[in-house]
Amino acid sequence: MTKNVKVRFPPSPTGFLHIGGARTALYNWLFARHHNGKLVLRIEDTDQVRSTNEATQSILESLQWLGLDWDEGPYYQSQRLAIYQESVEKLLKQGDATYIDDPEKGRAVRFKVKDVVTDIEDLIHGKIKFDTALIEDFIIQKGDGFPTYNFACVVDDGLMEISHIIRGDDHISNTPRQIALYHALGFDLPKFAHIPMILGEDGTRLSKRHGATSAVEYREKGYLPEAIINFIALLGWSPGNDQEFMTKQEMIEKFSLKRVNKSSARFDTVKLDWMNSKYIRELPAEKLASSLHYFIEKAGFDTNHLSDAWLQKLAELYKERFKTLSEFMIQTYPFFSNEIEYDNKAVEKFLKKDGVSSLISNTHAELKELKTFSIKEIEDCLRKVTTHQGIGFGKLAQPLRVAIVGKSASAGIFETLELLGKEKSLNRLEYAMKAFL
RNA sequence: GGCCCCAUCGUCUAGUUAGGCCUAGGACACCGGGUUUUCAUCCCGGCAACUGGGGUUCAAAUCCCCAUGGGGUCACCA
Repeated sequence: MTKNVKVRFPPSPTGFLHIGGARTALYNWLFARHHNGKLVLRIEDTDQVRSTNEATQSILESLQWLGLDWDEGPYYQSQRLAIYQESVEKLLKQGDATYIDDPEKGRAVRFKVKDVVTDIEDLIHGKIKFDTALIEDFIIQKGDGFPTYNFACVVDDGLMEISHIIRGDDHISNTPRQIALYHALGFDLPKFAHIPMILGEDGTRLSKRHGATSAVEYREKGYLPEAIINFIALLGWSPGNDQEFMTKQEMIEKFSLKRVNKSSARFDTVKLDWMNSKYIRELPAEKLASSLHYFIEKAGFDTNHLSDAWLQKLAELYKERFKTLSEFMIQTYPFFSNEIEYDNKAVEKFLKKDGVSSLISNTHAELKELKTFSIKEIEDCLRKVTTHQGIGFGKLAQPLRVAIVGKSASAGIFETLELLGKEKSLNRLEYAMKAFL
């Protein structure tokens, strides 16, 4: 075990935290927690044009939502200019860097690559060879006085005594340049671990055209943070057995860079949906109901006068039928709205049939007599009707279902009626009789 | 294009470090069947992969080389 493990997650605030960044953050977090080390959060906002405060806030929020906390920071590179300046001067003095002037971009500083960089020993890839003759001199301080990525990154990692750099393997090609800087600046080399990238479903680099790619989008769609974490953890890492569901604690215990894959993975939404649905089903009724509030309001319904008990019952009743929280609203819309839409096919198939008219009006009359409108009474009542008519239960359940929720699929009919309540149920039946029978 | 990384079912992966226990295991998806008042859940069963070619070896998914394919990177972006 390495002593004094210290890692960092350094997002650049030019957009939302995307799924690849989230996983990088997760692996760093897992590694730090596993080794009882520290995780530093550093905002790399050295691009004055593209960095925004909204992006920073959004990234911080996403990390919190995912439950990834940090021990130091957030540090902002834009507030550490004097520190980089010091290193620039050191390199200038050493003759490792020179000024270059550009009439338009101003005065910049360029690092002279003379160091003979040896192969890097990557914790995931093993030896990676570079032809150092191919590495060209590069800018370390821009005309606006801000450091460039490669430079600020090395200065910070060196000063902050980062022990392991765990980042996407799209950074492999930056590594020899950074190593040259470590040498010139006199810092000890950290260990590198380049993790594979997450590709879109089509195998190309993740981008906007792949639909949802940011953490906030997944939250908006109703994915649970635990499901996202579990799912992305498995994109490039596995505990070594067939276990797929893990709590964060289990992941911390089992996480090891040795078990991180070298090859990139595709993001499979279908499997994420499945995993999310599993997590939803395991959520305690109370938590599920409270998570639902946001989505209920978003759908335009007031949650202030909503009964907790009622919502919990509804959530329990439907929890194994939806894969995301937003999908819950689609399915349970008839329970919230006074106006419902009727599916034409369902109406044709189950309502507009011989005998259904009298069946429904009979049922309506029987239900109206019920003093207690709860599952048991409703079931007894409906069973009585079908027995009396000498028909199978399905012959009543389906037309009834369509009449009260507008479609041929719903949770159990007794529960549905109970949760809808006597008044609404009877109203729906009356409406259906008038409109279709 | 130069340089770099990678390569097991459609997808995520186990197996590769220490070659034999692999007629390659699990999961998602898909296809059948069962349960059920519908849908979903759930249960049972099935389909499906070591990219190709050379080596090394008694033995290769596992080691080596080449080819092919995919990805990354070549900024005063990060």
